[in-house]
Amino acid sequence: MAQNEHSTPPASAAVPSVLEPSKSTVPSSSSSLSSLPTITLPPRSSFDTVFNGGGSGPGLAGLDFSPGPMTLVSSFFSDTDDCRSFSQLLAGAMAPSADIPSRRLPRAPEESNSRARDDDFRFAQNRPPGLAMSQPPIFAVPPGTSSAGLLDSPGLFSPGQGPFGMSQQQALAQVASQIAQIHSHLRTQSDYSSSLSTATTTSLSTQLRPFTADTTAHQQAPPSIPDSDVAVNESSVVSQPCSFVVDNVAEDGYNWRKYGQKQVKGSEFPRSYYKCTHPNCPVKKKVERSLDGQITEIIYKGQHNHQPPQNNKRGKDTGNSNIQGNPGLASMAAYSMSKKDRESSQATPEHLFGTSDSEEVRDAETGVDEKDEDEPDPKRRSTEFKVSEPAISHRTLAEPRIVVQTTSEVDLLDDGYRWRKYGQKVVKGNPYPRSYYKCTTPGCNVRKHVERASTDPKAVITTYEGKHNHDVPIAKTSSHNTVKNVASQQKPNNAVAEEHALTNMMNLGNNNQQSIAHLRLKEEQIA
DNA sequence: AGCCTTTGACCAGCG
DNA sequence: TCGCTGGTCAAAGGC
Repeated sequence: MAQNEHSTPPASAAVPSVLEPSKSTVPSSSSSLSSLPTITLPPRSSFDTVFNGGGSGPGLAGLDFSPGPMTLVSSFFSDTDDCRSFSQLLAGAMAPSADIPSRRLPRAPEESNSRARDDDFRFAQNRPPGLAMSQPPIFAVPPGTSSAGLLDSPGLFSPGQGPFGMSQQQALAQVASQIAQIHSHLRTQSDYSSSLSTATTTSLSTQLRPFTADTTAHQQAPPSIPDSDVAVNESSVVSQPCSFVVDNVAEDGYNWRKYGQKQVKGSEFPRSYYKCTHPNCPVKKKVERSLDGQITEIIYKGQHNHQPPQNNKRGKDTGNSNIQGNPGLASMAAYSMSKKDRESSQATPEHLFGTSDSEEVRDAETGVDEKDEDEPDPKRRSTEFKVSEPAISHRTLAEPRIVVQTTSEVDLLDDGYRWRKYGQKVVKGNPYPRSYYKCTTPGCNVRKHVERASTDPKAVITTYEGKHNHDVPIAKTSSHNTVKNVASQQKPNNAVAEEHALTNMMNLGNNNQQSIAHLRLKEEQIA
């Protein structure tokens, strides 16, 4: 792809050193939960979007999303001034806000180990009330998969081992390993067949590489799985506030030719249009990149009708200027990908977890073409909602936050801000669609998605991503939700982090009803 | 020479 | 029909 696409400015070239609190991943899928593996990881911005289906992360009711391993990496090495180890992330997701280190610098392994144990300890000691240790582990093991198998691996969750005592890279490798194992498990999932976007595959296959390789060194190698063996919903949305990932996303194994660029309304960044250079390959992608070179969004359209070029010379120069700035990452990225690797990489987490969150797919699936209650944007609807092909979207959201709330009202939009509905999706197992909204204020990237519990339509979960960079445009006082929402968005990071953590934990069980119950509990706690 | 990016112009959909 | 908008084309230039 574009040379420019890879010539990341120095600012972003360096591997981000921080992790913003990530919104939780809310793997959910009522019915599909039983068949789809889910990984739930800590706080957002990184993690959450990763699993979350990105900007429009799923709620509790059944979204199958899937993070790319490298997306995970990105999350770990996220972009702000907040750098945490994987263990910290995990701990952060578990520990109450007071114990969540807000800003940390990378630690030496020894220190990390020590601190990690600390975090682990805190997790045990300070887990949110009401959350019993019987809660499923952060990594929800797919049915049929031996949880012991996962947990026995060099310690994802074992005190003194795993992320809590591992280096960041090791921890990441472990994550990849888990994914690989889950992936392996998926091969046996019968209902896991089908229409997976190759684009989806490829975009994350690149991300998976380092992990796959590293993982195999530690554990079992992920089996090579043909596209048909694993499937996901047609798309996914993955947020990645990390230029490291960003560049890897850009270098997704295929060659791209930029054929246009536009400043689109509602986006503060220009959008570039790329076509796969392979003859007759219909795949296109749209990339939005911020001024500092970071990709804020990538949307794939179509399916590659070919394998990724084996000798992608572009891969060399495109490769990861960001990674070069970090020996560790560089080594991770140094793994070459054999054909087999590439093929197996098709079983990216996208496949594994079956995300489905792109706006295109969302609409395609629902067949709904609803107008925005607040500010219709016909064009976007026409351009993004009429796509029937798979797509992936990667988004980076600044200062992402998640606010979980429940309400007995249907007035989901009454939070004072103006929202444009850009998608809706009906999730398997949940008769009620979940809706996706984006703040209509120019330059404001805040999104929220609203989901109703399949078991109780009055139970609504509103998840916010990002932070409004403007005042509330509409003074509404009618709903307690408004107050709650605004208040929640103004909460200090710790509180948000706590919510992240709680949300993560709440979703561990992959049980919508249970999750809702937890949400309510959280609401009380917040109140 | 080939492939790429850049960028202004053009096209199509929608209200 | 007009204006707005997103998507695409294609000429020019660079590597």
